Amino acid sequence: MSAPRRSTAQDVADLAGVSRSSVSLVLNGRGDGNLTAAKQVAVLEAARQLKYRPNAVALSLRSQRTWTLGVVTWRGASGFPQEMLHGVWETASAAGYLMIFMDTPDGHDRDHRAVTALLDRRVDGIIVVAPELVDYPITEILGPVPKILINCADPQHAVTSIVPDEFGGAAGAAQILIDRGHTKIALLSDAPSTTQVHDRLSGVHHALSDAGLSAPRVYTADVTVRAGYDLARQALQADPRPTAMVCIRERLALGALLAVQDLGLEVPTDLSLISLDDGERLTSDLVPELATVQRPDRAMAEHSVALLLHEINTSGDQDVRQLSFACPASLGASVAELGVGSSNP
Amino acid sequence: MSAPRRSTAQDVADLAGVSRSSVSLVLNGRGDGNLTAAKQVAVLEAARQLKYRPNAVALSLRSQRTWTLGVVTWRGASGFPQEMLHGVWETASAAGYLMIFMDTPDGHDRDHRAVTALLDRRVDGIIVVAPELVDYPITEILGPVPKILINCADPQHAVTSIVPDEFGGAAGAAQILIDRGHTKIALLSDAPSTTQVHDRLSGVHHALSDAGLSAPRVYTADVTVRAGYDLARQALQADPRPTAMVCIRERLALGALLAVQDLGLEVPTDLSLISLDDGERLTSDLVPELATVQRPDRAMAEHSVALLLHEINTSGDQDVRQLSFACPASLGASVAELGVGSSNP
DNA sequence: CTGAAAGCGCTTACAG
DNA sequence: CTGAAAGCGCTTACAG
Repeated sequence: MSAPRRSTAQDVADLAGVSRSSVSLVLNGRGDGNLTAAKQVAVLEAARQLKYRPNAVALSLRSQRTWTLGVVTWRGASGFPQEMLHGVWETASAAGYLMIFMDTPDGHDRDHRAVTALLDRRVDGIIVVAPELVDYPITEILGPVPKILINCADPQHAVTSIVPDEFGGAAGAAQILIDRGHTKIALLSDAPSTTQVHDRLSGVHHALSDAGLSAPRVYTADVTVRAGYDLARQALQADPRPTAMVCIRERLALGALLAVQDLGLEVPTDLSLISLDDGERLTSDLVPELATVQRPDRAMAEHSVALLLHEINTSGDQDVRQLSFACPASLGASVAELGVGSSNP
Repeated sequence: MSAPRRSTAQDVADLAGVSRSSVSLVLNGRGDGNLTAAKQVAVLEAARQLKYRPNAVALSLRSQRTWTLGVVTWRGASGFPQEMLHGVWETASAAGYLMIFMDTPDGHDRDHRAVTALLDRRVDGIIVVAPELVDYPITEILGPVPKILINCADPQHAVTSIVPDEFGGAAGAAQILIDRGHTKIALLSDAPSTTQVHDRLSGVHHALSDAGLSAPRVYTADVTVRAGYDLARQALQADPRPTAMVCIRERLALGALLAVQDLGLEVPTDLSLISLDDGERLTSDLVPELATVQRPDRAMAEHSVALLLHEINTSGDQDVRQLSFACPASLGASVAELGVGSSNP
């Protein structure tokens, strides 16, 4: 079981009766013009026979390139940013890059050590993938290597970042309800300790205020289904009862749905419900399917990797910029025109 | 922005006025007895000043050890196996290992290429982390390197694997219902195309049969909340109506809960509901909190890494074995004694 | 106590 | 057309 020594270029050379350099030449497609056809065949055959594969570690040392990207991420209230990670992996992988994955629970020291380890390995680039939109103010520790931030932003604008337009998305969610005549709109949220929650709340407030409506009643708790359930019950027993609700988080929306049903009410007849997206693929899977403003995780991931690889390959100074991606709404069956089809006509 | 050349041991040596070897000695704690105190201080100071960090690529080439583990995983119906990946990362990281992450959507070719890439990088070990229990019959491609499988098993028993006792867990779930007097038990499942589903179904069947009960009615569809909803409605309209239900998947359980409420019924009064665990942290978060048989993801992850590291460090022949971890039940509020507290007394 | 050499596994100029 | 040498950045025997 202990690894038998893997064969090296020298082994291939010995078997083929040529020098190490010739092996390298042939295997890298530079045989023609340098070696006779017969020797080329011999090298190929020897390599095949020995199952020779170049040692990527040695290659990296020589080429000063590891073809490896460091991915710094962590679990938020909704777990890992799965769709982004998947998108990053697919895009980078298609370009021939491997990924070293650093799971860094919050804490600057932890981050710092993670990045140091990545730099020690001489990764070609670093990509920070945040599960929820936050400030990432420690970019100075990211070191002298191409880098990009997904779903987080450097307040000092020292590094390029790709972020979702949480504000616009949330405003869009509210607008959908406003357009359907709703004026009594409740808002379920978790504590506004992140940029994500802050922007989402602001977006809703802004849309309502723009429409001349008064500020919504905001209910706040943890990001759990239980919390959503409790908050929604509370909201639905307020006077006047809201006719619509924006949930800042998927799990809160699920809790709200359960609460509505528990109270003998129905979505959307008695309450229009729209949720923002945390990447859990949850709300769009419910019954009824909930209207959701989606975070474009996949698109952000692909674009980020493309930018990062470009920076790596040009190794020129890069313009630092912040790209904001729109969050489109998908309507589902959970919003209704106010008064239309109401159970109490 | 383009990386300024990172300083090397030679730079430190030059600055400190010693040789490269001395730098290595001092920085690796072998200064005493080899260098004068003054020179040692000079080396340390020079290293600090140049922010010197040894190049891990060069280190790997020399030591024939990369301190890197390859993690092969993919997304199942419930996404990535988040808890297992987190556990693997924490355990390996604490031991000083980095992780190269390979996201391999099904397909042997894809797997094969992923493993080849890992082997080219000379990872010290490979760990396969499956999102749902499956056979992993392609261990021959795993190559001559220490390896271990989590949540999947090699039918040829050529490699050690850590698996949850899905059969026992499912039987336990059924037993909880049986113990409470239930005899009309419905079973919601997805298609038994994986070992996971197969074992879970068998476990339930076995427990019922052991208790002298007839086989449960099995309802099958995709792993979506919608499917769970539809199946549960169907099940609840059967005659005789089941008094209890085992859901093979978390999302099916959520769908079932929504269906129960939609029909104006209640859990657990009208239906006792228990779910098996997919690692989504979903069912335990619902209202009411669903009884769940939990998969010990964290424990499996920690144990696997410990075994793998041991194999790496001893590099001796390892006994191939299959370790099965029990799946404990957490009761929640969704199961009730039959007839007790029934809404139709 | 200290420095020069060898070698990990490659590739790329460079002599012959 | 072919092989020997240099060098990527380290560490560890080995001479002095």
